Amino acid sequence: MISQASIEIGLNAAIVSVRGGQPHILVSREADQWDALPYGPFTPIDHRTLDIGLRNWVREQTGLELGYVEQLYTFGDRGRHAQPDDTGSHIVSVGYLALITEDPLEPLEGTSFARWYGFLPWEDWRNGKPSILTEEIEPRLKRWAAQMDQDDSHASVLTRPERLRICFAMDEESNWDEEKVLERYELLYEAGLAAEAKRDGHSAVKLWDDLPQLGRPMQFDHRRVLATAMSRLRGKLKYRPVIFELLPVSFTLFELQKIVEAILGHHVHKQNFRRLVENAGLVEATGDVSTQTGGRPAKLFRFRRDVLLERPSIGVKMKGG
Amino acid sequence: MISQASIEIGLNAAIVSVRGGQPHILVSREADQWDALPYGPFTPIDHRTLDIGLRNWVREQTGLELGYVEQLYTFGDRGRHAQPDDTGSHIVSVGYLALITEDPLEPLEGTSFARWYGFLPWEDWRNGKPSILTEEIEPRLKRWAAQMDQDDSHASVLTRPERLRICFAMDEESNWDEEKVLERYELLYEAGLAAEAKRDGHSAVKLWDDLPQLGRPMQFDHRRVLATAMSRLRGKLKYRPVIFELLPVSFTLFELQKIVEAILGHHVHKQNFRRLVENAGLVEATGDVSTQTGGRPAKLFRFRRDVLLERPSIGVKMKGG
DNA sequence: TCAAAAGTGTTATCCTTACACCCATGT
DNA sequence: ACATGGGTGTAAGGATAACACTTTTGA
Repeated sequence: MISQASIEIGLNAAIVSVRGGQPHILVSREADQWDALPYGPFTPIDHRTLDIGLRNWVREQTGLELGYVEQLYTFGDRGRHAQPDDTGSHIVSVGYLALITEDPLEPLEGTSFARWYGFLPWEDWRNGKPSILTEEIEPRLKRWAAQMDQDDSHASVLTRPERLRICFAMDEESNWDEEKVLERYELLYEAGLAAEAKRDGHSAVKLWDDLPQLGRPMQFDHRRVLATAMSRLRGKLKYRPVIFELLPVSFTLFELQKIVEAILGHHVHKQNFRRLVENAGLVEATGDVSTQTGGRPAKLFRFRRDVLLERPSIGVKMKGG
Repeated sequence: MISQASIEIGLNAAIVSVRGGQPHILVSREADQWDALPYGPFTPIDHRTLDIGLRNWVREQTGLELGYVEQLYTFGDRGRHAQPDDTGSHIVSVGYLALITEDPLEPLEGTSFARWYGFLPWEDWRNGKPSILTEEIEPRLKRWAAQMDQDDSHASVLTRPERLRICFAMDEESNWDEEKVLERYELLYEAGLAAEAKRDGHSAVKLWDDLPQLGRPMQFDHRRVLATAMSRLRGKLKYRPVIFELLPVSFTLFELQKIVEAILGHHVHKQNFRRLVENAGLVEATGDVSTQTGGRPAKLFRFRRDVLLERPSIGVKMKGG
């Protein structure tokens, strides 16, 4: 009754850490190969749950002890591991997001931290609109949108220009939605603008002959997992106090703000940020001050664990500044 | 390198439909057996993606054509399919939420629609606080919380009384969080108050000898999948216009409100609800009126698909009424 | 002295919430 | 008449967003 091909369950983790003001993810990098997210098989014999399995092989492979872990999505696409010599074995991969603080320990050999905006450079608006958008991406997307939807007969609800407006805030300025990371990556893939689309033999790549590298590509669909992680983290920030998983136990409000900005990819309004964080009861002063700030010494704060008991939904909501 | 036990990927779907003011899910019911969610294996040979696989076997098994489909979570627990004669085969199951309108067609034999509050009766506050909470659940949870955390040495961040306060709004009245459906079910399971805990040989069941049935149990961990679906849907309502997937193309605002209340499990404030929905631009008048309302004829509305183009986040936010 | 960051105060605006109230239809 | 649901107006309160401004340190 059950036609059972050889199926393997893989666990992929986007392990995020902010170091030096830049968000990083842990990657395993082999010479001449695109980067890959840490990957481990799920062996039900050894591990009772997927989460436990993940923590275990991350510890073994990298020496890192994960704190916050959250399941993102399970991908089962045929062809996601398509190779020239695809033998018909299939991998269903479960993507995870994990957060760790800036750890002085370097991970084990074979793995390293890489800037996540290296993979998705159009997501970092902290220094204004990324030039890669205006110069490379938008002109090509416009060309792609002007094409008829010929071969994609799957009657999408939205037209291509509409999708551009929504995902990339074209036409209307300043309604860039920082949470649409995944939608943007998938649109770029569909338009043949991600190197992975070419690798996978996607038809849309025929449009482009002079294509520069738009963000560093990754193996398999790992860049999609990364985009999912970024979407989720940017969204979750606003209603759950997950940001503190990236911070040391004690920190200044400015440090907190910089971490939030690093994740969101844009600046926030300083004064309001501080007030909102304090009024929300998210933090409490430790009593100490830090003089290493380059200005007036700053009070040090710690995360108030009690907020977990108090408010059902809480986080750092904040528009640009 | 990869120790590969026999692994199978199963897809479970909570297929939700509101009929007669009550949310229902599709279940397959066998005599003398607990209900089960529709289940199908994932066969990568036949189906390119998990979503496609799901839609296909649902069509084959039930004759239903799914509209909105959303992946919920992937469960990999050993023992979730634990049987007396467990032979060591393992199933990783991917849970899905699907929404369909109230369809006059009955599903094929072997399956039927069952009220979802039959499985999780403490979640329906539309007629006030459910008596099962005050009479059965709360007293037992208090006993359970008074126990020392002996065997669960996994240093949970929160104590048992704290978890009760958060999940079941005990101590403080009226901060019942309708979205914590999953957390509540898992707490009940952990406390041995769900029939599934007894089936699985959970130790906490030793506390109870006179345990009535607290909600209709389901096979495997399907009640957990259902709880996940309920949590997700209640949350998503508020920032995405998913509710319209449950409605016919044209409807009155009162019908819309009743569907929202059915899902949320509590009443909302009529006047404000209507205004918020209209102001948000979620609906537009069709021009027709319905006289079947029992009162003054009501304008008929349809979902404004354009909202998808306009606002990044929109839904039916509303506190009680 | 200046730059940089720490902090405080105030106001306009929007959204939500909560009331009060009238309208149109069927029984 | 009255019950039921349809539909409008308005005002209080809270949260956010956008200002302007002072303070304290190190270079």
